[in-house]
Amino acid sequence: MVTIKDVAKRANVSITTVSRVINETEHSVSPETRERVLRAIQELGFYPNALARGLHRNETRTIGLIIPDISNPYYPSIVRGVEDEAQAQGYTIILANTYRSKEKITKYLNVFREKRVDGIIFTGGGVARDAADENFFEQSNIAAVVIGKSRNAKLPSVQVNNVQAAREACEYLIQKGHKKIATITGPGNSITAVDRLEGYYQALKHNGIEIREELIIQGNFEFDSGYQAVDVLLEKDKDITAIFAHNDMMAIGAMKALAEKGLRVPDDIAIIGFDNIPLSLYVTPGLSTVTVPVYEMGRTSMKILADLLAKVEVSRITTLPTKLTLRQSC
Amino acid sequence: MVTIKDVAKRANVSITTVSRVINETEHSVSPETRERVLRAIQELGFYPNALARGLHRNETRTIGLIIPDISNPYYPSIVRGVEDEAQAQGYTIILANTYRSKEKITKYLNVFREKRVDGIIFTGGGVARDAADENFFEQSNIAAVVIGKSRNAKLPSVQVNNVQAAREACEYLIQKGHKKIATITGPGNSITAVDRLEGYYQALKHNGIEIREELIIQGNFEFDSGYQAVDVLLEKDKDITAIFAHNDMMAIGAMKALAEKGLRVPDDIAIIGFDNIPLSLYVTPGLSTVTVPVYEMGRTSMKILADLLAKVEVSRITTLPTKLTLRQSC
DNA sequence: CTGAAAGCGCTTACAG
DNA sequence: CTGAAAGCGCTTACAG
Repeated sequence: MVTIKDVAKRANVSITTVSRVINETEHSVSPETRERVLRAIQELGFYPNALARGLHRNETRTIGLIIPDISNPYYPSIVRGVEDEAQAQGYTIILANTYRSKEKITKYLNVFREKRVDGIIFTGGGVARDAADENFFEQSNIAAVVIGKSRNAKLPSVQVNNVQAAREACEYLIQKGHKKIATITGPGNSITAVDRLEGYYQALKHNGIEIREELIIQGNFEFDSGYQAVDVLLEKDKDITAIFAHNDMMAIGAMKALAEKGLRVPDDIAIIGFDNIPLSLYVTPGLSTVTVPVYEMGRTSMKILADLLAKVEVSRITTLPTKLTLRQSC
Repeated sequence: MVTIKDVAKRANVSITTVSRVINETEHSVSPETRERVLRAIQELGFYPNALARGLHRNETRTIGLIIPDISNPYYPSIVRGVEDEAQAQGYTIILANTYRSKEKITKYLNVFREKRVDGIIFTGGGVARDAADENFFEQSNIAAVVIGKSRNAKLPSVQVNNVQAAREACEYLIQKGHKKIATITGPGNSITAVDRLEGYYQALKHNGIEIREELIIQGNFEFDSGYQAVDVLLEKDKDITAIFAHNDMMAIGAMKALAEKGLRVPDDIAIIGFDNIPLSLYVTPGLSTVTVPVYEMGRTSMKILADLLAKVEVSRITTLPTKLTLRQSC
């Protein structure tokens, strides 16, 4: 590996001078000297050692990104958003899949400390809470932002209004004439699911539709739970005409179950999902859904983190708009 | 940030001794001393600075992972495989999305050099070639492995036998009685697509079926190209009974087009895809396809990279088995 | 405009 | 078993 010393020797200057030209400091360097140094760098193929630099500057220009599972279709776009913005701002990201395991989270958090990442972006409010339990942030002096609702009031977060968006989705169904609307929820411990259910409640109440608990089926955000929910629902009431699923995966699971039973979407039963994962576009019929701007959420969270690191003031909560995306399923 | 000095002071030993206990070197340290040091570490919340360590050891335990686009459903599982194995071996991964842009690739490669990653894993043979053009690997002394066919003969690669797998897929179709089999290919400059087409040729030839060029439609691995290919195909020959798509995305695009035309899969036209992306399971009817063990490819590539770094001998080419996964589309 | 020297936080021969 | 010291490759006051 060629070092700053090699460059200095070749250009016949001190390493101080070389450092000045590679860092483009305001400290002036004569044009000829700069030229010589630049040439030496070129000829030797010198790439400054970021470890040495980081050690001194006390920054690594690296951020840690914690997600539950990259193979869940909700996350790739977030990662892409974070990474695009990171690259634009000269940061690099370390990816951590935690599978929601507390043990893995702790392990990664420690690695992040040792590698001295400048900041961390979390997806999944629960994760941030776990970390905060140990006073991780105060102690480590690492900046952080959360994507989604945060249970740690101190961390800035980027989120979406799930209550309102769910309400709009259900009101769309109502407006189309549906009265018997079932819903397939997320797991009970998910803040997101709780909010989406609240939106469902509000829409029905506001439109004078009685809420029937038996039409609320608990799912877990996975395909299978949507698939299975259909059986349960049809047993309870053969006449439901619409389903609001708390995410697209379950909506698509439900669609598959309906197709297998010979029921047509949307003619027999209309369906609306939530998230707008890529999948929802490819399925037949195309799934109507609530678009969550995941890419922008990723991008924005990185922007906020960069601001935080640059000591720019940031807002505690950033709410991004959702949008109803209508396709053929309702 | 607490440093090794703070720990040494608190435990009343030299930093040399602290270093010895955190590194668990064979150099012996008395039990009492070790105990004292460990306690000091605990109490102070000391996390050794990986930058300082890396600077000295000349290794970062970090590897760079270059992929075209994490939002392409083919890649998340690869990333997951790489990351799982990396974590198991104490490595951390920096993720780089290149969107196949030569400029971005170069930029990232330079960042990787500055950050002194120990190794790089590439997906996309073309990428590795570009990098190799500049003698990147010799010059930088960074180890690398390629997922997929590599055009750089020096780099170890993890791949799959696309010719044989495509042939098996087509032979399955033939065995089911199909004679008029169309194929939707990948882009002409993709080695993968060329191989899969070769498999198609071999299957037909070997079974005495005439190859009709008009039944070979060029796609680009994207959903839309599969969707559009159906129009073209039906115009050329209304009587085709099966389609072999070079990847699942195009197969699913074709399925959507067929559904919209009122043609039933598999009764009117059977379809088989390639890759077995998660999507293929969720679509109705379920897509029959060739399973490419992407997770294992990711995992294996990381394993090989770790071996390379540990100076263990590795094989130049590792071929992982594919498998026909039959669902309802054929 | 240029450079010598201290220091960032570690590891590792070397000495005892 | 323990420690003083050199060194990894940079940056940054400080001096001239």
